[in-house]
Amino acid sequence: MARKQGSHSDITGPRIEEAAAQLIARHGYAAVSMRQIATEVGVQVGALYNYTPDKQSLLFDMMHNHMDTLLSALKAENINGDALTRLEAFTRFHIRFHLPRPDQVFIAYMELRNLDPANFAKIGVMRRSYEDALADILQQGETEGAFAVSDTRVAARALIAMLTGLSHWYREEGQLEIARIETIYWDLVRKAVSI
Amino acid sequence: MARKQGSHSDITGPRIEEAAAQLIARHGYAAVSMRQIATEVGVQVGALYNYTPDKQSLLFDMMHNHMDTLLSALKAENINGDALTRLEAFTRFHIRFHLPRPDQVFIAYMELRNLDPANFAKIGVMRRSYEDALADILQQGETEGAFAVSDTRVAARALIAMLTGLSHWYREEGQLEIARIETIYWDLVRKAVSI
DNA sequence: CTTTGAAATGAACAGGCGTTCAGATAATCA
DNA sequence: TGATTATCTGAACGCCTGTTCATTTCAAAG
Repeated sequence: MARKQGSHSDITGPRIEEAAAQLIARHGYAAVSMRQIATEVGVQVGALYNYTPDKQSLLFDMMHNHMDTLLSALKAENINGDALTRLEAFTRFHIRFHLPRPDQVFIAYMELRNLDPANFAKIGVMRRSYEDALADILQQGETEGAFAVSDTRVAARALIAMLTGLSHWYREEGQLEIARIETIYWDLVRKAVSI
Repeated sequence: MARKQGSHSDITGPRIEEAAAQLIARHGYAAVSMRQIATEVGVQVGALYNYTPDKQSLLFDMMHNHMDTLLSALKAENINGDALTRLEAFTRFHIRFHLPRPDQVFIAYMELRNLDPANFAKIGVMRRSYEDALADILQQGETEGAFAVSDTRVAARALIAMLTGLSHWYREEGQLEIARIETIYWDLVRKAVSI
């Protein structure tokens, strides 16, 4: 009964990622079984192991992929100019990148503790790299005399927490348009670091 | 071999709560087994069921207890005065309440999805009640003309996310003193809502 | 000193877990 | 057309899961 029409690796692979992301975001890594993922995809559990060596890799690959895409997209934005301009660009980039990916964002923040120590370390480096990008902007603002934050590292963490928190309650169906959300959050960020 | 010296319910009960909180905060509700908790307490797994009807209640009771303590403590603070004064009191209260309870805070934010629908709803109400307390202060500030936030509900969520994010990275051993942390965060909050 | 009963044990229950693998299937290449 | 090969099935592996319960233990009450 194997190899039904349309069941090629080009199709099954992405479907596994999608199903895993949705299920794990909803119920958590530990609470989701390989069998549930397989059922969602419409395949027997053994077939999953043609695409991932084990469950842990499934999680790590998702998180690594997400962070990689995030860092690449940030780099591609090529944010420069004075500190205020860069901060606005960063803020709007963060919101626009995160809002359409609620599952990945949720997983990237909630499932850190389910990573092997080695995998945890790798993701940690990537997270810190993103944090540094914002801390750099804040430092530039200090130097320019445009911002006043007593600790750029702490402030960077605080602002990222604020911005990412948005992903935890925002739902597409809500009445608030993204443009309006962006403005509200940019107002808060801009004033928070102001002199 | 039962009933060794010192193994009364007054002692075992709190030890179960403590062990469960620590393990669940570290590894997640779904990843922690009743047997692990029992081992940590130094008791057989069956003994746990003298203290909780099931695993789900263990989680819910912890979260409900935490939220209850939070709301009671907030009420006891009796925060009043002008909006700026109240906002500072709320901010400092939030930090002082959350920092000494990293495990409970972690659980209260990470394990919502592992609650039964009925339990989820109950905790949701309590969370919203806390959110309302801050939103009220922001609204007062708007009325007084002391604050300028375009959406008090969104701003309240944003600020709480920022403040709670602190609990996710702050560790007692760190160099930063609580008083200093409080000041840094209060600066960010105060300016974020300023005119 | 005996009785009582809360508290803990230890074994069992049915079912789910991640992972492996021989064998079946069907699209593709020669 | 026949051989090859990627893909999937179906069954099995040993182990762990939450929960129950008859039995044992022993501090405290009478």
